[in-house]
This record gives sequence, C-alpha cells and structure tokens, in this order.
Amino acid sequence: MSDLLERLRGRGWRMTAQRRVVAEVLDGEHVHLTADEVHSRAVARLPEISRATVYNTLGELVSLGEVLEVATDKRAKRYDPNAHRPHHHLVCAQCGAIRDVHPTGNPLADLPDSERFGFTVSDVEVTYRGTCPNCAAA
Amino acid sequence: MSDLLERLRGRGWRMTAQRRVVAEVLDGEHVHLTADEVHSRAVARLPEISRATVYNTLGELVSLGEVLEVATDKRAKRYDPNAHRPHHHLVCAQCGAIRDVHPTGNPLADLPDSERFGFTVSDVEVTYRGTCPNCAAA
DNA sequence: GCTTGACTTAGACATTGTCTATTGTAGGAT
DNA sequence: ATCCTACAATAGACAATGTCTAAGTCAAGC
Repeated sequence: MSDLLERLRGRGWRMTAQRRVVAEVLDGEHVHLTADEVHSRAVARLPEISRATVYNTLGELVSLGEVLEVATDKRAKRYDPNAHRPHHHLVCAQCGAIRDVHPTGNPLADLPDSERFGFTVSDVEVTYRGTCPNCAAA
Repeated sequence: MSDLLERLRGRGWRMTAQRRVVAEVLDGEHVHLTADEVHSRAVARLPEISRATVYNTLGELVSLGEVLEVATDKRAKRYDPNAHRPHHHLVCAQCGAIRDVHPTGNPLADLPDSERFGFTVSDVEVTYRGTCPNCAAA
C-alpha cells in the first residue's frame, strides 16, 4: 500500500492527509466498499474530511487505474482496490456479499467478430450470482 | 407482446390501463430503457400515470421474470424485455450505447468449484466494454 | 350494479452522487 | 525559513434515482 502512495506521488499527485486516509481505507479492507462506507471509515481517522473529497479522490483513483468501480446491481457503486490482479465477482443475490473469483477461460475470446458491431472491445466484466452459504442456511 | 399480457393475466394480474401501457412501452422498444425513460414514454400515452406506478410495475415484471434489470455502470438501472432469450451486453464506455450479444462458451462452466466458496451459483452476467464506432470516429 | 381489495396517485422522503464558491495548504521558488 | 500559487478540501446546495405513505379509484367477481 505504501506502494500505492509511492506510485501516486510518482505521478505528480499532491499528497494530502485526506488522500492518504482514503488510500489507507481502501488498502486496509478487502471487502468492496461503497463510497459512503469509505467516507465513514475515513471520518473515523480524520473527522473533518468531507464527502466531496472522498468522492473526488475515489474518482481520481479510478481514473488513474488504481482502483476499479464495481457495479453489482446494488444501488451504490463499490470500489475495488484489487485493480492490478484481474478477477471477477460472485455476488449473493440475497445479502449482497461479494467474493473475488478467478474463472478459467477468456470471455473476450468468446465474443466473435460478428457479435462486436464494430465496437473496439477492451474489457469484460463477469458477475456470477447466486446464494451464499449463510443465506442458504437461513 | 399480447403474449406477455396473456401470461400476466394468467398469473392473476389485475389488468389496468397503466400496466398495459408499461408493458407496451417495454415491448415496442428494443433499446434498454431506464425507469425514467419508460415513464416518459408511458406518459405520452397515458398522461396521468405516476412515477410510482411505473417503478412498481417494472419491479413486478422483474419479480415475475418477464423483464431483466441490467446494471451497466451508468447511474440508472435499465430494463431488458428480452428475458426469455439468454444474452449478454456490450456497452460503449463513452456514450453508454448498449447492444445485446451472444458469446460462445458457457461462463458458468468456467467457474471451478474451488472458486465458488459454497455459493449456489445460478446465473452469470457478462458485460463487455469498449468504444462504439460512432465514438471511435469522433 | 355493488363490494372489496388490489391498484394508482401525488408528493414527501431517502439515498447516492455532483457542483460551486470559498478557504486552506503542499511543495517549489526565493 | 518564508512566501506564493496552483491545486486540493470544505460545506452545503443541487441533481438524479428510487422508495414509501395515506388517501382515493377501479377491475373483476358476485
């Protein structure tokens, strides 16, 4: 994670207490947090940090490719710090729990040219849905 | 689409002007509309229909499995009337245009048991991202 | 043609995200 | 070490999307 801070500094990021805290929150936690959850945790460490700053910082991290936005079908976007290891997601349809998964195969290769409609396809996102053990037991 | 209305009546749906209009809007259009777009088009045919009714009706159609919710990473959920033919989506990262696509292969088979964490996996959603011809030209 | 419970309505409310004008500050220049 | 300045942070208004409630309306069975 100091890796992360180093990389950011290397890219000309001005280092501020707020940005450091946001980066630390993302790094310390392996669940995928919503922007609001990031804000709550950031406030715990730096009470005067504002919502706008958290949103701005998350947006910058996404632009820089250090963090991924994940749109499960829940309401809020989630932020995934695991941007450098490609992976997909498994989501519990009932409680919303998320796990990172690594399917075999390459879905990009499964989309024939005839199905690309002239698009330049750069990325695939695979979301598996199901029921987690906890919810199945209930 | 009268198919759809038949099926719904068969399931004990009370048929109202509002519900008919929502079903017609979804059926007549092959783009994936947001709830708000559905509302706008419904209002054009039935000016006094309320937003809440459109949301309720869409939610009911989703529960009944007649329509799918699609969460691209845009802000609003989109509603996909094509629920009975399995397909995935190709999204333009710039303008948000969506196409239905039919990749080969079966992503469900690509998720080994060891990567399922005890979940009962029932569904996969694949979203390809890229740049559409229009945006590439610009 | 009644009755009744499901449906619809308007609009308040909730959640998530964005923008703006102002104030603060990191980091280079002196 | 101090000063400058552009970039960053702040509070809070605003916007977009979605949910809920209380009261009125109507489809469908009798």
